[in-house]
Amino acid sequence: MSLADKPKTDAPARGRPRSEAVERAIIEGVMKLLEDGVPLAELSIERIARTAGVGKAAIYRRWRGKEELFVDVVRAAEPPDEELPGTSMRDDLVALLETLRQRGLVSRSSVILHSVHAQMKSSPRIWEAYNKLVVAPRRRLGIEVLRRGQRNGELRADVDVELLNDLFVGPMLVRAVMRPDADLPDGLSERIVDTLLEGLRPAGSPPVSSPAE
Amino acid sequence: MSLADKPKTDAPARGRPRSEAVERAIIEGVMKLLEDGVPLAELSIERIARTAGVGKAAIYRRWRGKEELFVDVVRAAEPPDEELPGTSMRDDLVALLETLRQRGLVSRSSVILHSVHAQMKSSPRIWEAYNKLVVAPRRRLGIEVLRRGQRNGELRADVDVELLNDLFVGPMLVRAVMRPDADLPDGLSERIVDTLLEGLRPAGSPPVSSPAE
DNA sequence: CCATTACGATACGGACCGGTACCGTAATGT
DNA sequence: ACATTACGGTACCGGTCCGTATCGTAATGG
Repeated sequence: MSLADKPKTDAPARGRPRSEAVERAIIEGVMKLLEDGVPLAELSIERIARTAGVGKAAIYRRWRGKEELFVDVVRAAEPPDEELPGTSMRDDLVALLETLRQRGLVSRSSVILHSVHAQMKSSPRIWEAYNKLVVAPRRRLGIEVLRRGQRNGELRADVDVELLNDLFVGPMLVRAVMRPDADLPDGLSERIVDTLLEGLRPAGSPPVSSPAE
Repeated sequence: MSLADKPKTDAPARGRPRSEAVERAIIEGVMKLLEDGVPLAELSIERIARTAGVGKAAIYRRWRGKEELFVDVVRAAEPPDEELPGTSMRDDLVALLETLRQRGLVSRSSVILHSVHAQMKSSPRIWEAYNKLVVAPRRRLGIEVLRRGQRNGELRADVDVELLNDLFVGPMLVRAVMRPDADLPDGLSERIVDTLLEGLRPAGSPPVSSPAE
């Protein structure tokens, strides 16, 4: 909506064109408020307009309401996807977890992460948008990496790929999103991936059922 | 605050005593609103009073504001801790994950889980209370189980216990809290624990001595 | 019986909000 | 030049909210 719709519908562009700077100012204003720790519930159109130095009409001219605006904020704040090294499944997984870790460390991404998740229940539209734009592609990417690993023999093939993905992503996500006090030290991604691959049994411990089959 | 404070300070109990039923009605009212999907941001004292069939004064008489009230709601909604089987570390871990899974399935617990997490950023007091009352004890319990497992040789001892705990808890928590669409099938707890213990490498794969040293 | 406190209800002032409607001005195309 | 549209600013209406106060009534203890 909004950003892409205007030129598409019809554009003889008669009168004064919409200032792209105003567009940015509004979205930046929302970001700034969120980064300053303003609870998302207190984000009113009036306050956003005030912060952005913009008339309320300028907002209503572009978005139907707070939700639509917020969807665009999420879209604008998403950093571009990084490339995977592709050297091995293990390295790809580490790279994927690393972007999650970074996201938890960067204020801008972190605040979006939290806001979206806070809205999740009350406003499915926002969650849906975020899911479609951010979560789903990355999840699909992760699952593809895992599938390739299974084919290459780097990963056991007798476990559901969806579950495997959660096993890798879950620990990082819990720290980055759900525990504000948790730390995200350097090398955490590697430790998670390698520990999971090695397994949690002691070194010499037999695999319970049949040690050497 | 509130529930425990009144009789402690001084209690000649002169006039009409506070109705315990009113107390319950208020907390139940908040729970009902949340369960009905009312966004936590829209919970106003007025609306709570209306729902509970209670005067606003009755609320202000007991709590200083919405936060204090909400802390008590969280406290009241917490189901009692279940016992651990204690037969083995593996079984204890499964039991711990199982309570998490149940929490994601029961509307009442689930809604509290989400609400608290939504509030987390904007209202550290609520998060702190929930953390202290619910998260921390369970986390401590899990870590103790893991430590015991390390001593018994059921779990490798060369990995940080905190990280190990996240490895077990993370996947379940991600599904129960962060992905409203995810399913929490029966046996999920067992699958997580067993898969993690076995490790994610294919059956015959060598342990690679030191993966990245 | 009386002081005291709690109760539901209602009212109040001050604040903010949403959404719309205007200003006077600015920036376009024709 | 002219019509057209966007701009920031301001005002407006109807609504909800907070927090306090004040009703008349109810439930205690002394």
